[in-house]
Amino acid sequence: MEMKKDRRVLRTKTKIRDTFAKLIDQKGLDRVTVKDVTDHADINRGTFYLHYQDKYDLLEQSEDDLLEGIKRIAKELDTVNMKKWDSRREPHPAAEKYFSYLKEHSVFVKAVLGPKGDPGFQNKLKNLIATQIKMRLTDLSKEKLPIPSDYLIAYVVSAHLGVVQHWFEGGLKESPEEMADMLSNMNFYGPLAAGGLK
Amino acid sequence: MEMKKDRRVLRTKTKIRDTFAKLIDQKGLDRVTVKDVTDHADINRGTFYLHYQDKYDLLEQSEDDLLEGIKRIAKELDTVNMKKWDSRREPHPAAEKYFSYLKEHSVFVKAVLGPKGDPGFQNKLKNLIATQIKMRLTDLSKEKLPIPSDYLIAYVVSAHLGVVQHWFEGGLKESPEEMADMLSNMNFYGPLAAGGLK
DNA sequence: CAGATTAATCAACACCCTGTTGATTATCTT
DNA sequence: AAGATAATCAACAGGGTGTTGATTAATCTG
Repeated sequence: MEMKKDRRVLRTKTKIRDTFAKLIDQKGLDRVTVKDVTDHADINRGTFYLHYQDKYDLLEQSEDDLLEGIKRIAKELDTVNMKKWDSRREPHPAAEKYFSYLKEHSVFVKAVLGPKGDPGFQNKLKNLIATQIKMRLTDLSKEKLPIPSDYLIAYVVSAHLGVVQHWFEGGLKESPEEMADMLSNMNFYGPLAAGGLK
Repeated sequence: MEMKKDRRVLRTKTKIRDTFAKLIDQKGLDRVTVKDVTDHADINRGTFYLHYQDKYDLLEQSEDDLLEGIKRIAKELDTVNMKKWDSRREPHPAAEKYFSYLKEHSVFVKAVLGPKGDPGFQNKLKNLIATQIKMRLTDLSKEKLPIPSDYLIAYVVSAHLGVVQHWFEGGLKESPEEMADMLSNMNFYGPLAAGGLK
């Protein structure tokens, strides 16, 4: 479908996006201007508008590309071994790939998930995670639960996001495997029990 | 110490802050300009600069005032009945007051914690919550834990924040008591067990 | 209440960033 | 090598910023 033949556009677009990510991390999203990006990327400002409408268009395209990558991982491993995996007790086999993927795109992810980033992206990511969780807990809405299911999901999903954010803040010291295990344990046994405090 | 005698400054400052909160909710923080605020608040733009340096100064002062209120509640009930309360098994007595306080300031809180708000405020609030939790789990750093304590805290604190955000997104349908119970249960028993899914 | 004080208004200023245009140059594709 | 297309450059009006000095209006104090 999409053929990005010309190497020139590819070069400038990646230069723009990389610079953008760095600047968000440095100055914070709202303080980054188009002029900033083009200056630091050593590109004419007019060229920017050949590819993006404005700063927010650039942000959205960057975010959506990243999310597409995550969805790809999710689908890839959803279809394969859903039957083998006994659900909930051990980390989902996709989890490690997921953390690895985030690490690959660490500059941008760190920037937008950080305190000077984009809260809208946090939301998009949470929605994606929520969708994945709901797929595994279909019985959830039918039973009478002591706690509303939407709050359960909000709890787990936000906790998940927080762990990811903490991972990035700390400089990605833990391996993707460790992260997947940690998260799975806290979700299943509860944070206090998993931490040995109960 | 601080005497805010003149009624004029009080009026304009509250007009500015109220308008600011509404505009953040409507347009998103980065799209709100000083001109926006003063226009909607029916105030001369020059007057704005008599009280705040710029948009970010206004944001910070608004946030810090709110956080001070939360700290006040925390301290108030920390000192009083720490000995009576058996810790961790039932909601902290301050929790309900805390949720009530957030509800009182719902316009601003909803705005800054929403997807078009300020991720920096999320951080500030998380740090405050983390401090409170650490006070109750002093033994935490000494033991050998199966999961690093900072990740435990990141998990619980982010889950907490997510529940609050979900409460606001849903229009504050649940009462502060319900919220306090819900949160306490999910933290202690783990989200899955508390939800009846284990 | 009257006078002094201080806040709010208003107009004007230079400055910076935006988004667009038309013409020119450089680069890539075939 | 020729044609196509991307990048550059200069210029533009428009809009927001932060500051200034002068004027008007509201509040506080005695």
